[in-house]
Formats: sequence, C-alpha cells, structure tokens
Amino acid sequence: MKHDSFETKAVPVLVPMPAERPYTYAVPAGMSVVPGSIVRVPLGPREVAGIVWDGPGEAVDARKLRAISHVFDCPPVDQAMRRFVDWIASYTLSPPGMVARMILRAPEAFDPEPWVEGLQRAANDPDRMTAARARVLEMASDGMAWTRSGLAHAAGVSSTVIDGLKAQGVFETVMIPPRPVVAAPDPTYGKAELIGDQDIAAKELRGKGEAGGFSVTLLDGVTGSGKTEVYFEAVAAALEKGKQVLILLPEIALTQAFLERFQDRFGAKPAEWHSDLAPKKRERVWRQLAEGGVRVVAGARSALFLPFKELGLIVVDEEHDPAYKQEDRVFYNARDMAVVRGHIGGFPVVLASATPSVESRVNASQGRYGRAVLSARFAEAALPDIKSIDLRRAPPARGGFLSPVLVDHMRRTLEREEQSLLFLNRRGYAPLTLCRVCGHRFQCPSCSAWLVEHRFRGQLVCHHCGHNEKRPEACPECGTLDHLVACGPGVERIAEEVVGHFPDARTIVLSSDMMGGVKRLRLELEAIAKGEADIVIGTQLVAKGHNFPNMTLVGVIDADLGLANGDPRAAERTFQLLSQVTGRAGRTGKKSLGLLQTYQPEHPVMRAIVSGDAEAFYEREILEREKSALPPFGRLAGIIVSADNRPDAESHARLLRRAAPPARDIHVLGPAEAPLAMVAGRHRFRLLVQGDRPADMQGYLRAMLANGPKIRGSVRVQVDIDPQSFL
DNA sequence: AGCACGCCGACT
DNA sequence: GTCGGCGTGCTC
Repeated sequence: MKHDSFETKAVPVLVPMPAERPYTYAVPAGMSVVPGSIVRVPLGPREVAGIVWDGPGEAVDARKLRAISHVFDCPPVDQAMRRFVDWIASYTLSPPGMVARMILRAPEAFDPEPWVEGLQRAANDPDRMTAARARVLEMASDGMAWTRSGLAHAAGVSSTVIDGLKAQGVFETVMIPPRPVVAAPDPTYGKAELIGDQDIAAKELRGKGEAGGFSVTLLDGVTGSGKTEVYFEAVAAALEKGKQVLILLPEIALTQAFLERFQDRFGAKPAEWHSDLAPKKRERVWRQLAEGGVRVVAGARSALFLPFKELGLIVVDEEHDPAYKQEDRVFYNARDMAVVRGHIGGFPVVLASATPSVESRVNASQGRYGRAVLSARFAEAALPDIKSIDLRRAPPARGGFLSPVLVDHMRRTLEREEQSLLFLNRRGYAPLTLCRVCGHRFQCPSCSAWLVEHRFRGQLVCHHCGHNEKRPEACPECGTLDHLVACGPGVERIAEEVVGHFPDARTIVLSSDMMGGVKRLRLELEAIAKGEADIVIGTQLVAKGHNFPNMTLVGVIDADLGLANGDPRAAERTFQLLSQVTGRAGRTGKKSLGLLQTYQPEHPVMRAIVSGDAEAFYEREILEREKSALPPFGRLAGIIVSADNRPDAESHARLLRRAAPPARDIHVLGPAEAPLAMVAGRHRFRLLVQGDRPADMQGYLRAMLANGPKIRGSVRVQVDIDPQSFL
C-alpha cells in the first residue's frame, strides 16, 4: 500500500474574510491545484470559496491543517490578478482576503455553464404532415440545433407539436453549448467620422493601443465634444489586437444611452456589470469573460475584479466621479486601481472627463499621464453662454426662490417653445421644518440630521439613514396646531413656485426618490428628450450624461449650495457639478444660456464657470490652496485617514497630538482626500487610522498613549506607502 | 465576514 | 428560572 499522504502538499489559500495572510490547506492525494485555482475549503463550521495563492504554504500545526474539498472547473485567477489583489491589499491596508472576496462574488460561475438540450433534424419524416408541422420543419431545415421552446416560438406553434415530432424520431436530442451572453463587437462596424481635435486624440489613443505597454492618457473634453467616440477608437484598437476591454462608468444602471451608442459603433452591446444585474446573467458574464467569449464589459467599479482572460484596455469614463470610490470594507478608488491594473497588465488606460479631477490634472501636468484635449464642441453644438445672477441685486419675490431674471428667461424660452432645466441638488420640499411658536426643529432620532419634508408623500424623511415619519399637524414640543413652517427650498417646492408662474407649462420633477424607480425615471428622461415637457426641475441625476436636444436654458437655483460644508473638495465638486449641469444646455446648435443664482458672484467657482477657464481655476484655486494648506513632507508626521467618518478621525487626531511628540502635526482627511493630498503635495502616508475593530488598535495605541483616555475604533500603522510607487 | 461563546438585564 | 442583547475571539 502506498502512503502518498506522507507527501501531501500544503498550499496557501486566500479565503474571503479579513485574514492578514493566506491560510494553509492540504492538497489531498490525486488532486492538483495551481496558483490561482478557485477551490472550496472548509473554514470554521462552513465551506467557502477561496483562491490558491503563490508560494509554499507556511507551516501550520498539523491538527489545524484541513484539506481542500474541491477544485472548481474554472480558469485559474491569473498572475496579474493575484498581484493586483496583493497590491490593493497593501495600498489600502486591507486584509488580502477581503480583496480576494471581491473576485469571488459570482459563486455560481465557478462551475461551467451546463450545456442545454437542443433538437436537431434527424433522418425520419413525420407520419402525417400538418400546417404546424410544416412550419416547424421549415424552420429547422437549416440543420442547426434549436431549443425546444425556441423552435416552437420561431415556428409559431405549441411545444406539443415539437414533442410529437420528437417522439417520431423527426428530431433528435443534441447538447448545445450555452448561448453567448452578448454578441461579439465588430471594431470596423460603425466607424464615426472624427474631425480636428477628435481625430488627433483618437490617433494618439490608437497609437498607444497599437504600441502596447502601459500608459495612462487623460482624455479631457468638454461636454458634447465627442469624447466617447474618441475613446471608442482606443476600444477598437484593443479589439483588433484580440484583447478584452473594460469600460468603467460611474452609474451603469442609468446609462442605457451609453449601451446604445456602443452598439451603434460596434454593432453589438457590451456585457454589463453592476450590482443590479440579475444573478443568472451575472454568472454568465463572469464565466464567459473568464473563458474569453465576452470581449467588452461596461461596468461599475466592481468590474475591476472580473476575471478577464486577456484584458488589454481600461477606459474610466467620468473619471472625476465620486461614485468610483468604494467606502466600505476595502476602501479604494476604482479610477486609481484601474491605473494600477493597467500597469500590472502592461496595457493602456484612458481616463475621460469633461472636468478632470485635481489628481489626474496634476498627474498629467507632471508628465506621469499623457493628455489629449478636445476643446470644441462637436459639429454645430455650441457651448452655452453662462452668466451669474446676483441674488442680492435681483432677489426672488418674498417666499419664493426664483429670481425675476431667471423667471423672465424661462418665459422667453417657453415662448420659443424650447425647454428649461432648473437644477437644485436637494430632494423633497424643504430641508428643515420648524415650529414658529416654540422654535422646535424636526430632527432624525437616530442620526440627528434635520428631517426633510416630502410634501407630496406627506412625510418627514432623514436623507442620511432613510428614517421617515408622518408630517404632524401640531408641534410635538409645544402642541400648537398649524404653526409648522418649511424653511428653504427642495425641488418639490421649486416646482410649486414654477407652476405658480407658468400654470400652463408642462412641468416635471426628477429626483432619485421619484415613485416608480429607475424604470420610470428612464421613461421620463426619454419623454423629456422627445420634448414632452417644457420645464424640468431636477436634482443631481439630471446632470449625468442625458441629452435633451431642445434644452436651451439651464437655471441653477442655488449655485452656492455645497460650497460651505467644510468638505476640502467643495470648490472642485461644485465646479464639476455646475459644469456638468450647464453642459446640458446648448447641444442643439441653438443659442443657449446657463444662469447661476448666487449670493457670491465673485466666488472663484462662479467666475470659473462663467468664464469657462477651468485651467486657471484649478491652477490657482485648487492646487495652490492645497499646497499651502498642507505642510511639506518633512514636517508631516502623519496623515490620518478615517475609514469611518471625520468626527472619529478628529477625535483620534486630538488624542494622538496630545499623546506623542512624533504625531503632533497630524492632519485629518477623509479617505477620499488623502490621495489628493499626496498627489498635490507629494506626501506619503505615514500613519493611517481606521475606525473599526478595537482589537487591532491596541498595540499601537498602548505605545502612543501612556495614559490617555480610551479611543473607540482601531488604529493601524503603515509607514511610507508611496501612492505613486507603481508609476 | 460569519459564527460561537459568554456574560448581564427583562420577561414568556 | 429562561430568552436575548452585543462584546470578544476564532477560523488553516
């Protein structure tokens, strides 16, 4: 008898939980695994999917060692992807297991898709011929295999007809491979005519694709300049080289229009990947991507962790969009991770935006990224003329929020039978409700934010946690009836005012809490594009990518909103949002206008929007400020990045400053801002604090705080991670 | 992440 | 007397 078990191998396996390193598992005799194999392993009381990692498994107590129970029949996770996981884990200070978990989120796809039963014409002829049978035979005369229901449907007969023919041996059963989830894109299909800047940019991107190797290009083009058509050329180049392509989009669920544009160019839709995807479809996309059947994926940030077989290009559209940041579990920005993935895989990355982020601008200006600029709008689409309305000089009527100047322009737009868009980034009727008698303010019981009145629903709603309650008639504090007063505007309230001014206009409100969900929203957007509304009042979601050909006026109700909330990126964010919103106007060739209602028309953001000079704005207002606000590296003892929230980090920082001299000069930044600081000031992480597991923080804190008060949350220390070390 | 264990408060 | 809250610890 042989004793192979003495030779039993042990391999490291990353399991989908917050382990700092792979666990070691035994490979049973007769089983073979390679690094990257997706396996099922016992873990505590359950079984989980894990990934065989590189290197020999570290020695582990024989009593603890357990065996891999199954190897999935699935292409192994390739080396580039494994390095990517390790890189992200070390960069984000996350346990590698948690990063691996993001790859393992299509559990059903690890087994091959089953072949389906199909029917194919066999030798026998039917005993009697009927009209229905004739139609079926006609359909099946091509000799191809059909599914039972597919054939019945195509021939317009009931499936019992098929069953009858099968029983007579007219059809035989054959197994057919699973249907591709999307058709193959054709890079030569609908090639667009590119002119001027577009042509130059497209050639540059194509050149980088054809040359191969890692590169990053910032494609910077105003709304309507044909950015998408330009980067489609890079996609075509990658497809021609036989590579797969990933296009990242910030909010894929609402980007139906994008899929259609892609289809117009490539003759087929890309595969979609986002959290709302039906589970069955999810599995099929995952599997066919791993096997190389799917060539292009358009997806949300999680698509970075798909098992591409031969990825050769990543495009990050709207690269500045905050939706690319994941802010739970593993904290990462998909835009930056896309660059890392490109570096590891040795292929080009394209970052596209009309309003590039500070980080990307700096990276481009310092030569780390290439830059292609599309300065003009495509064809006859002119940029809108943008002006600010000084609310101190032209204030709204009492109780209203629309300046007479804006109302006047709306009237003229209506008379020309064109559309107006009013933008206010605030859902509901009023952001605050108070009692005129006792001053009581309605507050959320669980998070203490103001409750927002939603008059249409008759509710008070917390926009932080979703808590909602019925709007009472009387003040809960003093009991006085009918003295509750709504303070400030939300979109519902603006709609009320608009209807007061223009009772005959077709007015519609668009916000994310609209009844009927995403489907209804999509329909409404189409209806508006077809001209079925005169005045649209909308929140942030109208700023994203939709085209309204007859929209010639955009009014921003409160351009100052968001400038005073303490966010270090407030000015940049506001600039981006206002650029995008005003960019909704003027894609028609008609003269169009953007109006900003503001109390501070001299604010740099307003001036930048009005003048259209983004470069100067970024150079003077963002970068210079950023550099002067942060101390140079030599003086910087630490940057604290709070994984949870800012107050948490602030309290940590106070304690650390008090506790230990090396940590005196500590700056608190949200997880989103740390990369910004590092890029702008060329800083390095010295210290990272995460509010999370008390157990993790003790070692460090004990050293730092001889006798300080207790800190809630965890502290982990990481020295000298250079965010640009991959470049 | 999940799950078990364990220790204190309010109840069928 | 139990049920159940979540704090703590463990998983190869």
